[in-house]
Amino acid sequence: MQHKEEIAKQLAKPTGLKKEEIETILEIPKSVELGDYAFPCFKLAGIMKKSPVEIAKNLASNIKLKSPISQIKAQGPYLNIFIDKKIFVEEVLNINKDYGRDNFGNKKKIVIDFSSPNIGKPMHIGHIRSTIIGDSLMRIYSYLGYEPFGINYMGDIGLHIGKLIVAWELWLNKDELKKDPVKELLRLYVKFCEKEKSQVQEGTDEQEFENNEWTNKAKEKLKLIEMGDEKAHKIWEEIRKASGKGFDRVYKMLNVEFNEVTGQSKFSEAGKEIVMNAAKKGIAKTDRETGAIYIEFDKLPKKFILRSNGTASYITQDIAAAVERNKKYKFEKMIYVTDYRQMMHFQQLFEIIKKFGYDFSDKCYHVPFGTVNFGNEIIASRAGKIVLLEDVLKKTVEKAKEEIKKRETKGDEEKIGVGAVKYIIIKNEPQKDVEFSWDQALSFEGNTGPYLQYSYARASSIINKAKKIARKIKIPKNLNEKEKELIKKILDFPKIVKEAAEKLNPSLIANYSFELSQAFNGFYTSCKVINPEEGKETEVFRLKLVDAFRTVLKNSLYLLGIEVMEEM
RNA sequence: GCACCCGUAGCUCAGCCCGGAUAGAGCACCAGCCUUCUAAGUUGGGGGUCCAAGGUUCAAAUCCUUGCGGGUGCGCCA
Repeated sequence: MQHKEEIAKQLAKPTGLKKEEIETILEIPKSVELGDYAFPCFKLAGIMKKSPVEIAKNLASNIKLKSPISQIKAQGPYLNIFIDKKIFVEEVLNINKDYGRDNFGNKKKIVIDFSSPNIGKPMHIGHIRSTIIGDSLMRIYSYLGYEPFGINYMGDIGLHIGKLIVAWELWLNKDELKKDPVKELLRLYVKFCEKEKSQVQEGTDEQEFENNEWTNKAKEKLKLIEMGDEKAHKIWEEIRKASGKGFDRVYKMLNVEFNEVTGQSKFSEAGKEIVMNAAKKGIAKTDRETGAIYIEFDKLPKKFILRSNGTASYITQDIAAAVERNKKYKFEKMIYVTDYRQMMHFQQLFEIIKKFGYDFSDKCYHVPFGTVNFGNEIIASRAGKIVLLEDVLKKTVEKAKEEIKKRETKGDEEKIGVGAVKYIIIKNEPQKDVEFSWDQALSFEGNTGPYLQYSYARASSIINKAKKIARKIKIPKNLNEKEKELIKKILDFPKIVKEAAEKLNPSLIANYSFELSQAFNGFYTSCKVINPEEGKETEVFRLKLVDAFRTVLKNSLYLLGIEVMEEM
């Protein structure tokens, strides 16, 4: 806000401090009654050798009021400053549907790698965080004038594929596959893991899967794929298709889209080439005994980047994928949204890119997020102990349907149910673990998605009743506390969006949305909008205020991927 | 062992980056508010050694150090 600078300028003389210094000292009081800005006088107390209370008093009586300042009050050691309400009100009156949008991104490209599930396995509740956070970042960057590219980089190769091929050949039920490909694939995977586990000898903890008949079978299949075996490739393709169907259903429900859907396997060859080149140049080292290629770092543990049998591993592919994206998109930033267990992997990846002589490594970011815990249930796809994301969504949608019926209201059960799940996930600070439970998911009261949507619907209901909003609106003589609080919250929006982008943290927008809705509901209960006692002019103004609120809440929820409705 | 993250009300979380006014919400609990724009709402109440101990400061949940508790990583897995 420019007000801050202006206030600092005006305070410079009477306080004898520099403008810049005052700007850092100025703070925003906890409640609107205390003013719009506050200047704590402790620092001056040290300099002037007087009590801060006294200094505040003196300053309050000595400073001449000049726009934008309309009032100055001393309160204890604080100098509380009030800004001419006209300035706030005018800003609110000017709010239109693009409020908060900006084009300072200047169409610069941002690559966001998110969701990225493993094919063959179903998406469980743990996968949702990458998907939701990534999707929100896409929206935020686009809103600020960047050009984001969302990439779904699927785990389409690895030992789990080998396992599935073995299981597919032995136990596939084609009818079940048609009916529900996700469940059938899960059944196959679980059955394989049971067989595998039955071979494990007790007490051989670390090597439990070495020389395991079943694990070896899976490894063989994996090798067949690498060698281009036709039959293995055909099954691989089938698995890809079947699990793709399941993913598509989930993405459709979540209303998440990507610019590019690709897989790790596509980057194996290019990755090997890059690594071999680096080895030739001596940047990467070769293990003399085995022939495996690795990289050493100053502060990180060494990393193998090519197996001794010459096959690519995860990081081999990641290197090639990063290089290709840089070439293709010339990005300003590339963001990986994965859980924090991969933190070191990405540190190593970025270092390797730098060591290999590419100049984009400092444009790479990793957004690490914590795990999603589901009550006491342990999520392990091996054992089939899994809470399917699709089931969670279906269940919340079902609950929404019941609620609508119970209340005899309208509303879109899909938007409510899906919004509820998204909100639980995104309202948390990414790096913290999320506690997810049925109780929480199915609760639609308090700090929840439906509460936000409900606030929007209430506001919409007023607007729809009023039919039209006047163009010319007089600035009211007085504002009550609830109106002021709502106005100030509304005006915070652009700042919050930018902060969320800067910190790669959509939860800031989620928390803001909640506070904004609280401010509205407080206003709603104490201020009548249509036919208020205060008269027609108040009605006209409040209608516009309500309209501004719903515009901003809609935009704010849009950035989280949560949809609103006019009635619920 | 080394590294990273977390620790705030019974539970789930904001606040910490950038130190300031009585530490805030939601859930749960108790007591109110629907003949007035949607009660998925709202008003009030109880409930806190901000993990602990030191340090810096006029001022610490916030910054620094150490310790404790919990999670995670340190594979030729992905």
